[in-house]
Amino acid sequence: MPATTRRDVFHGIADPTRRQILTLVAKEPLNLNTIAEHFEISRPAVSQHIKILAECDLVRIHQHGRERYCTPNAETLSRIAEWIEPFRKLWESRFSHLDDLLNALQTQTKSEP
Amino acid sequence: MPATTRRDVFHGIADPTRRQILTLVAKEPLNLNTIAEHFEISRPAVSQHIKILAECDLVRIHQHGRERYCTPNAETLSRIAEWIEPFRKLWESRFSHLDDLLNALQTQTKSEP
DNA sequence: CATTTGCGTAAGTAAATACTTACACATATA
DNA sequence: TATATGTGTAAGTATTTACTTACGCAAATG
Repeated sequence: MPATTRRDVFHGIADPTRRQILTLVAKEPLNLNTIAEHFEISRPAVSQHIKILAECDLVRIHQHGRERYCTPNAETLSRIAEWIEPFRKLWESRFSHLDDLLNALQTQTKSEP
Repeated sequence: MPATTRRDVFHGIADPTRRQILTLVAKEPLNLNTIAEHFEISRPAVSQHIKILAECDLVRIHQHGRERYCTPNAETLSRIAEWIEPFRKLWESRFSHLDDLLNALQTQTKSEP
């Protein structure tokens, strides 16, 4: 799976199960089977979700013997926060600092995520 | 459109075209046909995207004669930012809590026969 | 009035998604 | 060594997605 197959982070967090996995491993890194125990769906299904999260670089996998521990990569989530930031400013200061907002959005358009 | 049909906001921003629509109308509210002119895809396709955005409450539609203007609802995007916030904090404190966990894990691996 | 404009919606489709079960395989453990 | 454990992956499937074209209708315009 080369870098060209890297998935969209927004797609990564689109699934509710994947978001639950992220919050789960944020509290404590867990191996894949332990993660799967938290869900109703099958173990391979969870494994496939984690694979997608890893391809988005939303989690990192650390091998430990035959176990593979999953930890969140909060840096990637921070990039999503950056995309949202101008909208948050739009909401916070709807009637002021309009120029700053427009500049931020202008930049965002050119480097479309 | 009753509350029962409300869609997941994370699904709303999962599509790149929908994200472009959001940044577009954030700069200036536009009617639907004008929005569609910014994209290669057909007018009904854009219309369907905007319908989804409206169902997520990511945009609001204001009727003005026969035209329908689309404006972003930044409040909903702020809620996404709130979900991300704990991860952002995790990223900020990566040199304390998380690294300790990973180091402990690494040491454990190497020290075991 | 007749025509244009702005938009919704239906029907069809190819591709993607999210699952499932079955199996393979390496690493631990008895 | 034999078995249990942790995990990847393949194959199959039902559902969802993101589009398309075609059509209809109400508001504006001539």
